[in-house]
Amino acid sequence: MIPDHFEVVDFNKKLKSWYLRNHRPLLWRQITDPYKIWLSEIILQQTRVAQGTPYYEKFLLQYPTVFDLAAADEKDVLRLWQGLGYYSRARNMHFTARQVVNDFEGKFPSTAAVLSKLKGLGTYTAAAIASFAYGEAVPAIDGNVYRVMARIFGIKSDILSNEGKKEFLAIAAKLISHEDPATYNQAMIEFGAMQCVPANPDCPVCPFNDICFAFEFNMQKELPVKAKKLKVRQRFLNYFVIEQNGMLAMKERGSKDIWQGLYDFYLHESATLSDSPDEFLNDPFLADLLSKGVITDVPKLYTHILTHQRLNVHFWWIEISEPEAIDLPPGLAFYTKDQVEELPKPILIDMLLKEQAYI
DNA sequence: AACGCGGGGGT
DNA sequence: ACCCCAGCGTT
Repeated sequence: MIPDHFEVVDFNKKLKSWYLRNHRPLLWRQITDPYKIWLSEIILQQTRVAQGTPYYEKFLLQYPTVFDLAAADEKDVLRLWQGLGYYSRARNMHFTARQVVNDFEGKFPSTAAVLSKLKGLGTYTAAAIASFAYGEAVPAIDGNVYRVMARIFGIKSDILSNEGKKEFLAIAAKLISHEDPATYNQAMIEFGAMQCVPANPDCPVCPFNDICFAFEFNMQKELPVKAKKLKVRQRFLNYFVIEQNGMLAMKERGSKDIWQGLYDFYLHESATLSDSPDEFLNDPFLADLLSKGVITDVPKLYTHILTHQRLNVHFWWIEISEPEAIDLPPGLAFYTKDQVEELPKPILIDMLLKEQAYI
């Protein structure tokens, strides 16, 4: 809990003063348009400012209003999102744009309670939009804020557990400025991002080092407390890039796996590393394919690291001469070079195509 | 409550 | 090579 001697008013004064002197001039900061705030918040979920900023600008240029985004094809939204990861964010964002247009006449709801019912908007993002765009006094607690609070107040609850979240929320509710909740939230987030950083924070210059629990007991490294991460799954992907008449055979990835809605090639996943396509001759389509085509690329092993999976990937590029007829399995279809360029693809696939000088 | 979901930067 | 970041939806 908040210590007896803690002065909320004084804390807010210092925090705001720090913010006004130190905050970065981010593009979406001086803005109150809920559409732009929503866009920036969805992009910045699990994403660093440097990585997200170009995407924010691209999206605003392509879709200046929620009506433009709602009218777009999902494929085009995913393509613009390409490289940003966690693609369900893009799909949910597109879904929500349509809902805002259809159910709310294009105006975002003005309270966190209603906002949090929209797809892709959880507790944090709903609070962020409600306070930044409408001035609602709800604490927006992201990872930065958890870190700041855990250290200053010495909160040792797991920030990822429901119990821990409740404890942080209760304290944050007492901390938030009711005069200027938007600046309070912005300042807490920015303070965590710039001053109370995860590794090696510069505590001697911190305006709160006189009241900070972690500084007093040298526990910056131990706080915040979070649950252990899951272990990484090894996967072995064997991709067959089928080229005929300059076109490539691609398919849309389905649900319940990575990269949903993005496009890749014919995939044969194996339990162990394979270095020859001959190992897959029990796959009828591949047996037929390999008998008809010429492998034009020397396989090289790619390692693509996701948070939760380690992908060991082989590509085999197979060129099928024009008169040869190929019966593609369901879902797979040939796309021209221009179409391939326009399809949303995982960054690994995009990189492979660029390396092979195809696009 | 537990798990799945990308990609990039720092050391 | 291995460390870190971490909000939301689904089950």
